[in-house]
Amino acid sequence: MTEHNSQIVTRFAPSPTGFMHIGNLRTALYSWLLAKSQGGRFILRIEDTDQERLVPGAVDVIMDTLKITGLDYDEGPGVGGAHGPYVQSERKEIYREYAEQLVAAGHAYYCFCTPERLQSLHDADGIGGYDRHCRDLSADEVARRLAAGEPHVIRQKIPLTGETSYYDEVFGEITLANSDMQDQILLKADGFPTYNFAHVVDDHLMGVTHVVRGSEYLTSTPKYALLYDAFGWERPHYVHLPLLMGRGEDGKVSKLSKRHGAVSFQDLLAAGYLPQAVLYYIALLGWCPKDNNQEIFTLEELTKSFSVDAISKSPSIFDYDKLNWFNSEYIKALSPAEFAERALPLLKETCPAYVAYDKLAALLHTRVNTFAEIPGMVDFIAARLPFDAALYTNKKNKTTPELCAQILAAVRPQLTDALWQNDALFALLKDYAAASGIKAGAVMWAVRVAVARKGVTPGGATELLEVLGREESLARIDQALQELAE
RNA sequence: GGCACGUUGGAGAAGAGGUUUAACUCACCAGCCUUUCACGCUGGCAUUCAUGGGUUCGAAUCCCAUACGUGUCACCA
Repeated sequence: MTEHNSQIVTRFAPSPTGFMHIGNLRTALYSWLLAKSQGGRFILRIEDTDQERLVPGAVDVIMDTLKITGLDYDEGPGVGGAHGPYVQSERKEIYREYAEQLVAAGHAYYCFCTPERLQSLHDADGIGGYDRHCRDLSADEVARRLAAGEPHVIRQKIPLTGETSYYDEVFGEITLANSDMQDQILLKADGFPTYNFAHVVDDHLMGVTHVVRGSEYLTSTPKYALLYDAFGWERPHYVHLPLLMGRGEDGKVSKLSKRHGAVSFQDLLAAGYLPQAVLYYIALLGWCPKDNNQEIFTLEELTKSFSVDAISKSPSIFDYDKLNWFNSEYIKALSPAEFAERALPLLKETCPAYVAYDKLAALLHTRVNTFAEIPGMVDFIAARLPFDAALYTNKKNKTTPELCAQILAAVRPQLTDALWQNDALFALLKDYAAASGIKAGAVMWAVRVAVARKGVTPGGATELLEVLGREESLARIDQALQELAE
Protein backbone atom coordinates (compact mmCIF):
# COMPACT_ATOMS: atom_id res chain seq x y z
CA MET A 1 0.00 0.00 0.00
CA THR A 2 1.49 3.25 -0.97
CA GLU A 3 -1.53 5.47 -0.82
CA HIS A 4 -2.36 6.34 2.74
CA ASN A 5 -3.53 9.88 2.65
CA SER A 6 -6.61 9.23 0.58
CA GLN A 7 -9.32 6.74 1.31
CA ILE A 8 -9.11 3.31 -0.21
CA VAL A 9 -11.91 2.31 -2.52
CA THR A 10 -12.31 -1.24 -3.75
CA ARG A 11 -15.03 -2.93 -5.67
CA PHE A 12 -16.45 -6.30 -6.44
CA ALA A 13 -17.56 -6.46 -10.04
CA PRO A 14 -19.08 -9.81 -10.90
CA SER A 15 -21.01 -10.59 -13.99
CA PRO A 16 -24.42 -12.00 -13.22
CA THR A 17 -24.08 -15.64 -14.15
CA GLY A 18 -26.76 -16.99 -11.86
CA PHE A 19 -24.43 -18.51 -9.31
CA MET A 20 -21.61 -17.31 -7.11
CA HIS A 21 -18.43 -19.18 -7.90
CA ILE A 22 -16.38 -19.76 -4.77
CA GLY A 23 -13.38 -18.09 -6.38
CA ASN A 24 -15.46 -15.01 -7.02
CA LEU A 25 -16.62 -15.01 -3.45
CA ARG A 26 -13.05 -15.06 -2.30
CA THR A 27 -12.29 -12.13 -4.55
CA ALA A 28 -15.22 -10.28 -3.02
CA LEU A 29 -13.99 -11.17 0.46
CA TYR A 30 -10.42 -9.97 -0.12
CA SER A 31 -11.65 -6.85 -1.85
CA TRP A 32 -13.98 -6.13 1.03
CA LEU A 33 -11.26 -6.88 3.58
CA LEU A 34 -8.77 -4.61 1.87
CA ALA A 35 -11.20 -1.71 1.99
CA LYS A 36 -12.51 -2.35 5.48
CA SER A 37 -9.15 -3.04 7.04
CA GLN A 38 -8.10 0.44 5.92
CA GLY A 39 -11.31 2.21 6.72
CA GLY A 40 -12.15 2.44 3.05
CA ARG A 41 -15.22 2.02 0.91
CA PHE A 42 -16.46 -1.05 -0.90
CA ILE A 43 -18.53 -0.90 -4.06
CA LEU A 44 -20.63 -3.51 -5.78
CA ARG A 45 -20.90 -3.16 -9.54
CA ILE A 46 -22.71 -5.49 -11.87
CA GLU A 47 -20.95 -6.24 -15.14
CA ASP A 48 -23.72 -7.30 -17.45
CA THR A 49 -22.45 -6.08 -20.77
CA ASP A 50 -22.79 -9.43 -22.45
CA GLN A 51 -26.32 -9.33 -23.75
CA GLU A 52 -26.18 -12.93 -24.86
CA ARG A 53 -25.53 -14.24 -21.41
CA LEU A 54 -28.15 -12.48 -19.39
CA VAL A 55 -29.56 -14.67 -16.64
CA PRO A 56 -32.77 -13.58 -14.97
CA GLY A 57 -32.52 -13.17 -11.22
CA ALA A 58 -28.74 -13.43 -11.30
CA VAL A 59 -28.22 -10.08 -9.62
CA ASP A 60 -30.28 -11.26 -6.68
CA VAL A 61 -27.98 -14.23 -6.26
CA ILE A 62 -25.04 -11.87 -5.96
CA MET A 63 -26.77 -9.56 -3.54
CA ASP A 64 -28.06 -12.44 -1.43
CA THR A 65 -24.61 -13.94 -1.18
CA LEU A 66 -23.07 -10.69 0.00
CA LYS A 67 -25.85 -10.30 2.48
CA ILE A 68 -25.53 -13.81 3.92
CA THR A 69 -21.78 -13.53 4.22
CA GLY A 70 -21.94 -10.08 5.75
CA LEU A 71 -19.94 -8.46 2.98
CA ASP A 72 -21.94 -5.27 2.96
CA TYR A 73 -21.23 -2.64 0.34
CA ASP A 74 -21.24 1.13 0.63
CA GLU A 75 -22.33 1.78 -2.93
CA GLY A 76 -24.11 -0.37 -5.44
CA PRO A 77 -27.43 -1.69 -6.60
CA GLY A 78 -30.05 -1.39 -3.92
CA VAL A 79 -28.11 1.05 -1.78
CA GLY A 80 -27.25 3.69 -4.36
CA GLY A 81 -24.31 6.05 -4.11
CA ALA A 82 -22.76 9.07 -5.74
CA HIS A 83 -21.34 7.23 -8.75
CA GLY A 84 -24.33 5.31 -10.04
CA PRO A 85 -25.81 3.64 -11.82
CA TYR A 86 -23.94 0.54 -10.67
CA VAL A 87 -25.18 -1.75 -13.38
CA GLN A 88 -23.16 -1.48 -16.55
CA SER A 89 -26.03 -2.01 -18.95
CA GLU A 90 -27.47 1.19 -17.54
CA ARG A 91 -24.31 3.10 -18.35
CA LYS A 92 -24.14 2.26 -22.02
CA GLU A 93 -23.99 5.86 -23.24
CA ILE A 94 -21.07 6.67 -21.01
CA TYR A 95 -18.83 4.09 -22.64
CA ARG A 96 -19.61 5.21 -26.19
CA GLU A 97 -18.68 8.72 -25.29
CA TYR A 98 -15.36 7.72 -23.80
CA ALA A 99 -14.59 5.34 -26.64
CA GLU A 100 -15.11 8.07 -29.19
CA GLN A 101 -12.95 10.36 -27.17
CA LEU A 102 -10.19 7.79 -27.48
CA VAL A 103 -10.72 7.54 -31.25
CA ALA A 104 -10.46 11.29 -31.56
CA ALA A 105 -7.23 11.26 -29.62
CA GLY A 106 -5.77 8.57 -31.83
CA HIS A 107 -5.74 5.83 -29.19
CA ALA A 108 -8.53 3.79 -30.73
CA TYR A 109 -10.08 3.19 -34.12
CA TYR A 110 -13.15 1.91 -35.89
CA CYS A 111 -13.04 -1.61 -37.22
CA PHE A 112 -15.49 -2.94 -39.79
CA CYS A 113 -14.26 -6.50 -39.99
CA THR A 114 -16.95 -9.15 -39.88
CA PRO A 115 -17.03 -11.84 -37.22
CA GLU A 116 -16.47 -14.36 -40.01
CA ARG A 117 -13.28 -12.68 -41.11
CA LEU A 118 -12.07 -12.51 -37.54
CA GLN A 119 -12.87 -16.17 -37.10
CA SER A 120 -10.77 -17.06 -40.13
CA LEU A 121 -7.78 -15.44 -38.47
CA HIS A 122 -7.69 -18.06 -35.74
CA ASP A 123 -5.80 -21.28 -36.22
CA ALA A 124 -7.16 -24.74 -35.54
CA ASP A 125 -6.64 -24.30 -31.82
CA GLY A 126 -8.47 -21.00 -31.79
CA ILE A 127 -5.22 -19.17 -31.30
CA GLY A 128 -4.25 -16.11 -33.26
CA GLY A 129 -5.37 -12.54 -32.92
CA TYR A 130 -6.58 -9.69 -34.99
CA ASP A 131 -4.38 -8.59 -37.87
CA ARG A 132 -5.07 -4.88 -37.43
CA HIS A 133 -6.76 -4.78 -40.79
CA CYS A 134 -8.68 -1.57 -40.06
CA ARG A 135 -6.08 0.19 -37.97
CA ASP A 136 -5.01 2.56 -40.71
CA LEU A 137 -8.17 3.17 -42.62
CA SER A 138 -8.35 6.70 -44.00
CA ALA A 139 -10.57 9.18 -42.23
CA ASP A 140 -12.63 9.49 -45.38
CA GLU A 141 -13.27 5.80 -45.65
CA VAL A 142 -14.20 5.54 -42.00
CA ALA A 143 -16.60 8.45 -42.33
CA ARG A 144 -18.13 6.96 -45.43
CA ARG A 145 -18.67 3.50 -43.96
CA LEU A 146 -19.98 4.92 -40.73
CA ALA A 147 -22.45 7.04 -42.68
CA ALA A 148 -23.50 3.96 -44.63
CA GLY A 149 -24.40 2.36 -41.33
CA GLU A 150 -21.87 -0.44 -41.59
CA PRO A 151 -21.61 -2.55 -38.41
CA HIS A 152 -18.45 -1.70 -36.57
CA VAL A 153 -16.58 -2.00 -33.33
CA ILE A 154 -14.04 0.29 -31.72
CA ARG A 155 -10.63 -1.18 -30.99
CA GLN A 156 -7.79 -0.02 -28.83
CA LYS A 157 -4.71 1.10 -30.75
CA ILE A 158 -1.86 -0.62 -28.97
CA PRO A 159 1.63 0.78 -29.67
CA LEU A 160 3.47 -1.46 -32.12
CA THR A 161 6.76 -1.29 -30.29
CA GLY A 162 8.08 -0.85 -26.81
CA GLU A 163 6.76 -2.44 -23.66
CA THR A 164 4.37 -1.68 -20.86
CA SER A 165 4.86 -2.35 -17.16
CA TYR A 166 2.82 -2.03 -14.06
CA TYR A 167 3.32 -2.89 -10.45
CA ASP A 168 1.14 -5.51 -8.89
CA GLU A 169 0.84 -5.53 -5.08
CA VAL A 170 1.07 -9.30 -5.01
CA PHE A 171 3.11 -10.30 -8.04
CA GLY A 172 5.39 -7.29 -8.28
CA GLU A 173 6.54 -5.74 -11.52
CA ILE A 174 4.85 -7.16 -14.60
CA THR A 175 6.16 -6.22 -18.02
CA LEU A 176 4.75 -7.13 -21.38
CA ALA A 177 5.98 -6.29 -24.87
CA ASN A 178 3.44 -4.14 -26.64
CA SER A 179 3.84 -6.33 -29.69
CA ASP A 180 2.36 -9.19 -27.66
CA MET A 181 -0.87 -7.34 -27.07
CA GLN A 182 -3.92 -7.37 -29.27
CA ASP A 183 -5.82 -4.36 -30.50
CA GLN A 184 -8.65 -5.43 -28.28
CA ILE A 185 -12.24 -4.46 -28.82
CA LEU A 186 -13.45 -1.68 -26.59
CA LEU A 187 -16.95 -1.23 -27.90
CA LYS A 188 -18.85 -4.08 -29.50
CA ALA A 189 -21.05 -3.92 -32.58
CA ASP A 190 -24.15 -3.90 -30.40
CA GLY A 191 -22.92 -0.74 -28.76
CA PHE A 192 -22.08 -2.39 -25.46
CA PRO A 193 -18.56 -2.13 -24.13
CA THR A 194 -16.37 -5.13 -23.46
CA TYR A 195 -15.16 -5.89 -19.97
CA ASN A 196 -11.76 -4.64 -21.08
CA PHE A 197 -13.09 -1.16 -21.57
CA ALA A 198 -16.06 -0.85 -19.25
CA HIS A 199 -14.21 -1.74 -16.08
CA VAL A 200 -11.49 0.82 -16.78
CA VAL A 201 -13.98 3.62 -17.35
CA ASP A 202 -16.06 2.63 -14.36
CA ASP A 203 -13.18 2.11 -11.99
CA HIS A 204 -11.95 5.57 -12.85
CA LEU A 205 -15.33 7.24 -12.66
CA MET A 206 -16.17 5.49 -9.41
CA GLY A 207 -12.88 6.44 -7.80
CA VAL A 208 -11.67 2.89 -7.31
CA THR A 209 -8.14 3.00 -5.93
CA HIS A 210 -7.41 -0.73 -5.69
CA VAL A 211 -8.46 -3.28 -8.24
CA VAL A 212 -8.70 -6.72 -6.65
CA ARG A 213 -9.31 -9.60 -9.04
CA GLY A 214 -8.12 -13.04 -10.07
CA SER A 215 -4.71 -13.52 -11.60
CA GLU A 216 -6.20 -14.51 -14.93
CA TYR A 217 -6.06 -10.77 -15.59
CA LEU A 218 -2.39 -10.48 -14.80
CA THR A 219 -1.29 -10.38 -18.41
CA SER A 220 -4.12 -8.28 -19.77
CA THR A 221 -3.60 -5.55 -17.24
CA PRO A 222 -0.89 -3.76 -19.25
CA LYS A 223 -3.55 -3.07 -21.86
CA TYR A 224 -5.74 -1.53 -19.21
CA ALA A 225 -2.84 0.49 -17.92
CA LEU A 226 -2.36 1.81 -21.46
CA LEU A 227 -5.99 2.85 -21.46
CA TYR A 228 -5.53 4.84 -18.27
CA ASP A 229 -2.50 6.47 -19.83
CA ALA A 230 -4.39 7.29 -23.01
CA PHE A 231 -7.07 9.03 -21.00
CA GLY A 232 -4.51 10.72 -18.83
CA TRP A 233 -6.00 9.08 -15.76
CA GLU A 234 -4.10 7.90 -12.74
CA ARG A 235 -3.70 4.12 -12.76
CA PRO A 236 -5.15 2.25 -9.79
CA HIS A 237 -3.24 -0.14 -7.58
CA TYR A 238 -3.55 -3.71 -8.71
CA VAL A 239 -3.98 -6.69 -6.42
CA HIS A 240 -4.14 -9.90 -8.40
CA LEU A 241 -5.11 -12.98 -6.50
CA PRO A 242 -3.71 -16.48 -7.00
CA LEU A 243 -6.17 -18.79 -8.67
CA LEU A 244 -8.29 -21.32 -6.87
CA MET A 245 -7.69 -24.75 -8.31
CA GLY A 246 -9.38 -28.09 -8.11
CA ARG A 247 -7.97 -31.55 -8.52
CA GLY A 248 -9.97 -33.70 -10.91
CA GLU A 249 -10.54 -37.42 -10.67
CA ASP A 250 -7.76 -37.87 -13.18
CA GLY A 251 -5.44 -36.21 -10.67
CA LYS A 252 -4.96 -33.15 -12.84
CA VAL A 253 -5.13 -29.71 -11.34
CA SER A 254 -6.97 -26.90 -13.06
CA LYS A 255 -9.00 -23.79 -12.39
CA LEU A 256 -11.72 -24.75 -9.93
CA SER A 257 -14.86 -25.55 -11.86
CA LYS A 258 -18.01 -27.57 -11.70
CA ARG A 259 -16.30 -30.78 -12.62
CA HIS A 260 -14.55 -30.64 -9.25
CA GLY A 261 -17.83 -30.79 -7.38
CA ALA A 262 -19.89 -28.14 -5.70
CA VAL A 263 -18.12 -24.87 -6.39
CA SER A 264 -20.79 -22.26 -6.10
CA PHE A 265 -21.65 -20.72 -2.78
CA GLN A 266 -25.24 -21.83 -3.02
CA ASP A 267 -24.24 -25.40 -3.98
CA LEU A 268 -22.09 -25.52 -0.88
CA LEU A 269 -24.92 -24.24 1.30
CA ALA A 270 -27.22 -26.81 -0.25
CA ALA A 271 -24.63 -29.47 0.50
CA GLY A 272 -24.93 -28.61 4.17
CA TYR A 273 -22.10 -26.18 4.76
CA LEU A 274 -22.49 -23.15 6.96
CA PRO A 275 -21.90 -19.77 5.30
CA GLN A 276 -19.20 -18.75 7.75
CA ALA A 277 -17.38 -22.06 7.41
CA VAL A 278 -17.21 -21.55 3.66
CA LEU A 279 -16.21 -17.93 3.96
CA TYR A 280 -13.45 -18.44 6.50
CA TYR A 281 -12.16 -21.52 4.79
CA ILE A 282 -11.70 -19.73 1.48
CA ALA A 283 -10.14 -16.81 3.31
CA LEU A 284 -7.27 -19.17 4.06
CA LEU A 285 -6.79 -20.16 0.44
CA GLY A 286 -4.04 -17.93 -0.84
CA TRP A 287 -3.69 -15.91 2.31
CA CYS A 288 -2.44 -16.67 5.79
CA PRO A 289 -2.89 -14.62 8.94
CA LYS A 290 0.37 -13.59 10.59
CA ASP A 291 -0.47 -15.58 13.71
CA ASN A 292 -1.62 -18.48 11.56
CA ASN A 293 -4.88 -18.70 13.42
CA GLN A 294 -6.92 -21.41 11.75
CA GLU A 295 -10.16 -20.72 13.50
CA ILE A 296 -11.58 -17.34 12.83
CA PHE A 297 -15.11 -16.83 13.92
CA THR A 298 -15.95 -13.31 12.92
CA LEU A 299 -15.46 -10.94 10.05
CA GLU A 300 -14.02 -8.43 12.51
CA GLU A 301 -11.20 -10.78 13.49
CA LEU A 302 -10.52 -11.40 9.83
CA THR A 303 -10.51 -7.71 9.06
CA LYS A 304 -8.04 -7.09 11.83
CA SER A 305 -5.50 -9.59 10.60
CA PHE A 306 -5.88 -9.04 6.89
CA SER A 307 -3.01 -7.63 4.90
CA VAL A 308 -2.20 -7.68 1.22
CA ASP A 309 1.44 -8.61 1.71
CA ALA A 310 0.36 -11.92 3.22
CA ILE A 311 -1.35 -12.95 0.00
CA SER A 312 0.45 -15.75 -1.72
CA LYS A 313 1.44 -15.90 -5.37
CA SER A 314 0.93 -19.57 -5.97
CA PRO A 315 -2.43 -21.10 -6.74
CA SER A 316 -4.10 -23.19 -4.06
CA ILE A 317 -6.17 -26.30 -4.33
CA PHE A 318 -9.64 -26.29 -2.86
CA ASP A 319 -9.73 -29.14 -0.36
CA TYR A 320 -13.10 -30.51 0.66
CA ASP A 321 -11.54 -32.46 3.56
CA LYS A 322 -10.46 -29.29 5.24
CA LEU A 323 -13.73 -27.56 4.47
CA ASN A 324 -15.46 -30.47 6.18
CA TRP A 325 -13.31 -30.03 9.23
CA PHE A 326 -13.99 -26.30 9.24
CA ASN A 327 -17.66 -26.96 8.95
CA SER A 328 -17.67 -29.46 11.79
CA GLU A 329 -15.87 -26.92 13.96
CA TYR A 330 -18.46 -24.28 13.20
CA ILE A 331 -21.26 -26.75 13.78
CA LYS A 332 -19.81 -27.62 17.17
CA ALA A 333 -19.69 -23.94 17.95
CA LEU A 334 -23.43 -23.74 17.37
CA SER A 335 -25.61 -23.80 20.47
CA PRO A 336 -27.72 -26.93 20.91
CA ALA A 337 -30.76 -24.89 20.00
CA GLU A 338 -29.20 -23.55 16.83
CA PHE A 339 -28.11 -26.99 15.84
CA ALA A 340 -31.53 -28.44 16.54
CA GLU A 341 -33.18 -25.75 14.51
CA ARG A 342 -31.36 -26.95 11.43
CA ALA A 343 -31.22 -30.66 12.17
CA LEU A 344 -34.77 -31.25 13.35
CA PRO A 345 -36.51 -30.66 10.02
CA LEU A 346 -34.17 -33.16 8.43
CA LEU A 347 -34.81 -35.74 11.14
CA LYS A 348 -38.56 -35.32 11.06
CA GLU A 349 -38.47 -35.71 7.34
CA THR A 350 -36.49 -38.93 7.38
CA CYS A 351 -37.33 -40.64 10.66
CA PRO A 352 -40.60 -42.09 11.98
CA ALA A 353 -42.63 -40.15 14.52
CA TYR A 354 -41.81 -42.42 17.48
CA VAL A 355 -38.20 -41.26 17.39
CA ALA A 356 -36.99 -38.95 20.16
CA TYR A 357 -35.87 -36.24 17.77
CA ASP A 358 -34.30 -33.97 20.35
CA LYS A 359 -32.13 -36.70 21.80
CA LEU A 360 -31.11 -37.78 18.34
CA ALA A 361 -30.17 -34.22 17.40
CA ALA A 362 -28.03 -33.95 20.52
CA LEU A 363 -26.21 -37.16 19.60
CA LEU A 364 -25.54 -35.89 16.10
CA HIS A 365 -24.28 -32.48 17.10
CA THR A 366 -20.64 -33.42 17.68
CA ARG A 367 -20.52 -36.13 15.05
CA VAL A 368 -21.56 -34.28 11.97
CA ASN A 369 -19.41 -32.61 9.34
CA THR A 370 -22.22 -31.26 7.24
CA PHE A 371 -25.96 -31.26 7.62
CA ALA A 372 -26.24 -33.16 4.39
CA GLU A 373 -24.67 -36.20 6.05
CA ILE A 374 -27.49 -36.53 8.52
CA PRO A 375 -29.91 -38.59 6.42
CA GLY A 376 -27.17 -41.11 5.74
CA MET A 377 -26.25 -41.29 9.40
CA VAL A 378 -29.79 -42.01 10.52
CA ASP A 379 -30.80 -44.35 7.72
CA PHE A 380 -30.94 -47.22 10.18
CA ILE A 381 -33.55 -45.37 12.17
CA ALA A 382 -35.60 -44.38 9.17
CA ALA A 383 -35.93 -48.03 8.19
CA ARG A 384 -34.67 -51.32 9.57
CA LEU A 385 -31.60 -52.36 7.67
CA PRO A 386 -31.19 -55.94 6.45
CA PHE A 387 -29.81 -58.52 8.84
CA ASP A 388 -26.06 -58.83 8.83
CA ALA A 389 -24.72 -61.71 10.93
CA ALA A 390 -21.14 -60.51 10.58
CA LEU A 391 -21.90 -57.49 12.75
CA TYR A 392 -22.40 -59.71 15.79
CA THR A 393 -18.82 -60.80 15.67
CA ASN A 394 -16.61 -58.11 17.13
CA LYS A 395 -12.98 -58.77 17.85
CA LYS A 396 -12.33 -56.04 20.33
CA ASN A 397 -15.31 -56.82 22.52
CA LYS A 398 -14.98 -60.54 21.89
CA THR A 399 -18.55 -61.07 20.79
CA THR A 400 -19.98 -63.87 18.72
CA PRO A 401 -23.51 -64.34 17.38
CA GLU A 402 -24.11 -66.93 20.10
CA LEU A 403 -22.93 -64.65 22.88
CA CYS A 404 -25.03 -61.83 21.51
CA ALA A 405 -28.09 -64.03 21.40
CA GLN A 406 -27.47 -65.02 24.98
CA ILE A 407 -27.10 -61.41 26.08
CA LEU A 408 -30.18 -60.24 24.26
CA ALA A 409 -32.29 -63.06 25.59
CA ALA A 410 -31.19 -62.31 29.14
CA VAL A 411 -31.63 -58.59 28.90
CA ARG A 412 -34.83 -58.39 26.93
CA PRO A 413 -37.27 -59.23 29.81
CA GLN A 414 -35.70 -56.57 32.02
CA LEU A 415 -36.34 -53.80 29.58
CA THR A 416 -39.36 -52.34 31.28
CA ASP A 417 -41.18 -49.25 30.33
CA ALA A 418 -40.19 -47.50 33.53
CA LEU A 419 -36.55 -47.27 32.81
CA TRP A 420 -36.74 -45.81 29.29
CA GLN A 421 -34.12 -43.20 29.78
CA ASN A 422 -30.47 -43.41 28.90
CA ASP A 423 -28.96 -43.42 32.38
CA ALA A 424 -31.32 -46.04 33.70
CA LEU A 425 -30.90 -48.25 30.67
CA PHE A 426 -27.17 -47.88 30.88
CA ALA A 427 -27.18 -48.81 34.57
CA LEU A 428 -29.27 -51.85 33.84
CA LEU A 429 -26.93 -53.14 31.16
CA LYS A 430 -23.91 -52.39 33.29
CA ASP A 431 -25.43 -54.31 36.18
CA TYR A 432 -26.21 -57.21 33.94
CA ALA A 433 -22.65 -57.22 32.70
CA ALA A 434 -21.31 -57.25 36.24
CA ALA A 435 -23.68 -59.98 37.35
CA SER A 436 -23.10 -62.20 34.35
CA GLY A 437 -19.37 -61.65 34.17
CA ILE A 438 -19.64 -60.60 30.54
CA LYS A 439 -17.64 -57.56 29.46
CA ALA A 440 -19.68 -54.38 29.45
CA GLY A 441 -18.43 -53.62 25.97
CA ALA A 442 -19.79 -56.92 24.72
CA VAL A 443 -23.20 -56.31 26.24
CA MET A 444 -23.36 -52.86 24.73
CA TRP A 445 -22.19 -54.14 21.42
CA ALA A 446 -24.85 -56.84 21.26
CA VAL A 447 -27.64 -54.45 22.07
CA ARG A 448 -26.48 -51.69 19.79
CA VAL A 449 -25.98 -53.94 16.82
CA ALA A 450 -29.29 -55.70 17.38
CA VAL A 451 -31.12 -52.45 17.44
CA ALA A 452 -29.18 -50.60 14.74
CA ARG A 453 -28.04 -53.40 12.45
CA LYS A 454 -25.24 -51.09 11.51
CA GLY A 455 -21.63 -50.85 12.60
CA VAL A 456 -21.33 -47.12 12.86
CA THR A 457 -24.06 -45.23 14.67
CA PRO A 458 -24.39 -41.76 16.12
CA GLY A 459 -24.59 -43.03 19.66
CA GLY A 460 -24.08 -45.95 22.00
CA ALA A 461 -26.43 -48.82 22.77
CA THR A 462 -28.59 -47.23 25.39
CA GLU A 463 -28.63 -43.88 23.66
CA LEU A 464 -30.11 -45.58 20.65
CA LEU A 465 -32.66 -47.40 22.77
CA GLU A 466 -33.75 -44.09 24.14
CA VAL A 467 -33.96 -42.52 20.71
CA LEU A 468 -35.91 -45.41 19.22
CA GLY A 469 -38.36 -45.71 22.07
CA ARG A 470 -39.37 -48.86 23.88
CA GLU A 471 -41.75 -50.32 21.39
CA GLU A 472 -39.48 -50.09 18.39
CA SER A 473 -36.44 -51.14 20.39
CA LEU A 474 -38.08 -54.29 21.69
CA ALA A 475 -39.41 -55.13 18.27
CA ARG A 476 -35.93 -54.84 16.84
CA ILE A 477 -34.43 -56.94 19.63
CA ASP A 478 -37.05 -59.62 19.13
CA GLN A 479 -36.36 -59.65 15.45
CA ALA A 480 -32.64 -59.94 16.10
CA LEU A 481 -33.21 -62.83 18.51
CA GLN A 482 -35.19 -64.63 15.89
CA GLU A 483 -32.65 -64.02 13.18
CA LEU A 484 -29.80 -65.14 15.40
CA ALA A 485 -31.64 -68.35 16.18
CA GLU A 486 -31.85 -69.25 12.53
C1' G B 1 2.79 -22.42 -30.25
C1' G B 2 3.95 -17.07 -28.25
C1' C B 3 3.84 -14.50 -23.78
C1' A B 4 3.17 -14.27 -18.36
C1' C B 5 3.22 -16.26 -13.68
C1' G B 6 4.12 -20.15 -10.27
C1' U B 7 6.89 -24.62 -7.87
C1' U B 8 8.19 -26.06 0.61
C1' G B 9 4.92 -33.57 2.65
C1' G B 10 -1.54 -36.06 -0.04
C1' A B 11 -4.00 -30.53 0.94
C1' G B 12 -3.66 -25.28 3.09
C1' A B 13 0.81 -23.16 4.62
C1' A B 14 5.04 -20.66 8.06
C1' G B 15 9.73 -19.53 6.57
C1' A B 16 12.16 -13.59 3.75
C1' G B 17 21.31 -16.15 4.21
C1' G B 18 23.03 -18.86 10.07
C1' U B 19 18.83 -19.91 16.87
C1' U B 20 15.02 -25.02 11.25
C1' U B 21 17.37 -31.54 13.57
C1' A B 22 11.51 -26.94 8.09
C1' A B 23 6.30 -24.24 12.64
C1' C B 24 1.08 -24.69 12.53
C1' U B 25 -3.75 -26.78 10.40
C1' C B 26 -6.50 -30.64 7.54
C1' A B 27 -6.03 -35.62 5.87
C1' C B 28 -3.63 -40.17 7.01
C1' C B 29 -1.40 -43.89 10.58
C1' A B 30 -0.67 -45.78 15.67
C1' G B 31 -1.91 -45.75 20.83
C1' C B 32 -5.00 -44.11 24.92
C1' C B 33 -9.91 -43.14 26.52
C1' U B 34 -14.60 -45.20 25.67
C1' U B 35 -21.32 -47.78 25.61
C1' U B 36 -19.49 -48.94 18.90
C1' C B 37 -18.19 -44.92 15.55
C1' A B 38 -17.20 -40.15 16.52
C1' C B 39 -15.46 -36.48 20.00
C1' G B 40 -11.15 -35.76 23.13
C1' C B 41 -6.01 -36.77 24.35
C1' U B 42 -0.91 -38.58 23.00
C1' G B 43 2.53 -39.81 19.39
C1' G B 44 4.04 -40.61 14.13
C1' C B 45 4.03 -38.52 9.32
C1' A B 46 9.39 -33.47 4.34
C1' U B 47 17.30 -35.32 6.85
C1' U B 48 14.29 -31.95 2.96
C1' C B 49 12.26 -27.28 0.31
C1' A B 50 10.89 -29.37 -8.50
C1' U B 51 15.94 -30.60 -10.83
C1' G B 52 20.90 -29.09 -12.10
C1' G B 53 24.55 -25.53 -11.65
C1' G B 54 26.49 -21.03 -9.34
C1' U B 55 27.34 -17.02 -5.34
C1' U B 56 28.68 -17.60 0.02
C1' C B 57 32.38 -19.68 5.62
C1' G B 58 27.03 -20.92 5.40
C1' A B 59 20.86 -21.19 1.01
C1' A B 60 14.33 -23.49 1.29
C1' U B 61 15.76 -18.35 1.46
C1' C B 62 20.23 -14.74 -3.71
C1' C B 63 21.55 -15.71 -9.29
C1' C B 64 21.23 -18.72 -13.85
C1' A B 65 19.45 -22.79 -16.64
C1' U B 66 16.19 -26.87 -17.23
C1' A B 67 11.71 -29.43 -16.12
C1' C B 68 6.88 -29.40 -14.77
C1' G B 69 2.32 -26.81 -13.78
C1' U B 70 -1.19 -23.00 -14.42
C1' G B 71 -3.03 -18.65 -16.80
C1' U B 72 -3.69 -15.89 -21.23
C1' C B 73 -3.83 -14.99 -26.49
C1' A B 74 -12.89 -13.90 -27.82
C1' C B 75 -17.67 -8.62 -30.52
C1' C B 76 -16.74 -13.76 -22.18
C1' A B 77 -15.86 -11.60 -18.11
